[in-house]
Amino acid sequence: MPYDPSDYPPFAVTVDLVVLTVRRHALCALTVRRGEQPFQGRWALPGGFVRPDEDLAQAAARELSEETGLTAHDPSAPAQDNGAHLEQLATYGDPKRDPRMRVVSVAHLALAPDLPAPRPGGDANSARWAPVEELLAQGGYGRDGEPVAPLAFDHAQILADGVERARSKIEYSSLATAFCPPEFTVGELRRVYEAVWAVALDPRNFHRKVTGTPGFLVPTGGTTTRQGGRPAQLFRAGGATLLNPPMLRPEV
Amino acid sequence: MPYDPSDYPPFAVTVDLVVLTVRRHALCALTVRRGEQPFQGRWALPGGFVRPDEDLAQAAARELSEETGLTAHDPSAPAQDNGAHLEQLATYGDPKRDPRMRVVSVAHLALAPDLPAPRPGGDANSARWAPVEELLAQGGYGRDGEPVAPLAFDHAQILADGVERARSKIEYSSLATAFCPPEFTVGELRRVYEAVWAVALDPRNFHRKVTGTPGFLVPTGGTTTRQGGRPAQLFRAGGATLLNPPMLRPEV
DNA sequence: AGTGTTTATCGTCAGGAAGACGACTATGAT
DNA sequence: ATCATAGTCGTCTTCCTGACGATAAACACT
Repeated sequence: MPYDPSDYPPFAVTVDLVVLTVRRHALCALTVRRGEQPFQGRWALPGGFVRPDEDLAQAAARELSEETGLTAHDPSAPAQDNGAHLEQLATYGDPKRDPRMRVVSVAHLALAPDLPAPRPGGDANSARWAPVEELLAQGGYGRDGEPVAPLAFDHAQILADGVERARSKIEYSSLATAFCPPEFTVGELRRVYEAVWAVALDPRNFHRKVTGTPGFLVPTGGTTTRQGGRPAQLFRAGGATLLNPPMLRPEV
Repeated sequence: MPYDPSDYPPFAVTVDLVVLTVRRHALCALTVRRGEQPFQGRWALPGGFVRPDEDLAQAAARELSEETGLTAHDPSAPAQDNGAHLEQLATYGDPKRDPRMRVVSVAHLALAPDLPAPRPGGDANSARWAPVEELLAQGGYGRDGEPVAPLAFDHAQILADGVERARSKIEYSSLATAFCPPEFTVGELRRVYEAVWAVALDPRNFHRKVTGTPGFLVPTGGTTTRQGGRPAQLFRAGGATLLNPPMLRPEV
């Protein structure tokens, strides 16, 4: 079993991030504009090299912080800081995915509450939140009718995988709360589900489901009218991470 | 954004395999004995380096074939050859997981029907199927009372993740049929679920569930008495890959 | 003040699925 | 013939969901 590094060509290992949030009733992903070849000028997922002494999760957390200022919410962390949820998604290693050299990318998925504005940091020219619907419209047209260039590299595939992971995971976990501020109402949580799944949910049945699942929501005692209408109770995410029975995604 | 390979230390990229099967009512994993340092003489998961021109899935399929003779059942393949199910599991990249150099391992999960006997191939001294219960008993004792040495590297963690993936995935997919021969009975399929979950299921409710889910099972017309008792209908796996509603794992 | 609009929350009802379990059937073993 | 073993069909109760009526509490008008 040969282990001499010189026997094998060097692989570069990177992390790429699928950072999702809900903005204006739509599921959006963070994209950065590429400043150099290849795919210069095209939008791509944020990412970068894994450093020699870094774990993969550390590298992803560092990139997330550099791009958004968010702190990664380590699953082993105790309470709800204002950190985002971060988990490994999948690894992409097609020999031709980067024309320059052999790059294996460990993609990570981050879920964040709505942020003020993307802060262009590091080496990226600019960054923006884009609706995933537009980013994944293959060779299609955006909301304003302009043609949309596909994402660089295999990032469209990575994004699609990340979106699918998020869509399925909020079914059976309490992860949808990661898209919400620390305190939120049942209606706000419902709008998260509606945006991520792109469906309409019955407010009454949704309310019954989430308030009836023990450990999912903890009332804080406060109320708010920030959505208009009758004041709504405020909740925090409860300790339960698994929803059983799950929240059912309506049939298409 | 630096891309000069010399800027970054070389990473070695490997694939490790969690190959699961059901033998004698127990979920078993394929392990190979290490012939060299580190962890010489200890059991480990099969695996090896990704070659320069290979995709990750190809590398995993090649390793699987070398170790077991199984053909990987590509999800895009049409019908049920005698191949095993193979999917990417997760990637492990702790800087210290291999004391010799920086190795990033892309673990894959394979599910196979019961095989005659492990065929020691390639560079492994020997191979065997071991019940996952024993392999994961941390510093515990095997069925025969002998102390069990933990798996090499972080392979216990990888195995645990693979087992958990298999356990949860047979809930909502038809993947349990990957543990069965091409034709099987309802009872044999039930014993797969019972072995993977380590629970007892009601034969009548199980029968109602699997035969009542459209597209899950296709009767072949034949019957068998290989399990004793009344002859049972033989089925093939149907086209349905997603079970909705899922098969429910009993509460603990 | 009154009316309409919006959002939140509680209740009711029918249908479907699952767990518990009784009953019957078709083999081989003794 | 009897028994043990497995498979298959039903029944009953309970829980969950989807559909939807009704009420409550805020705000924006007039």
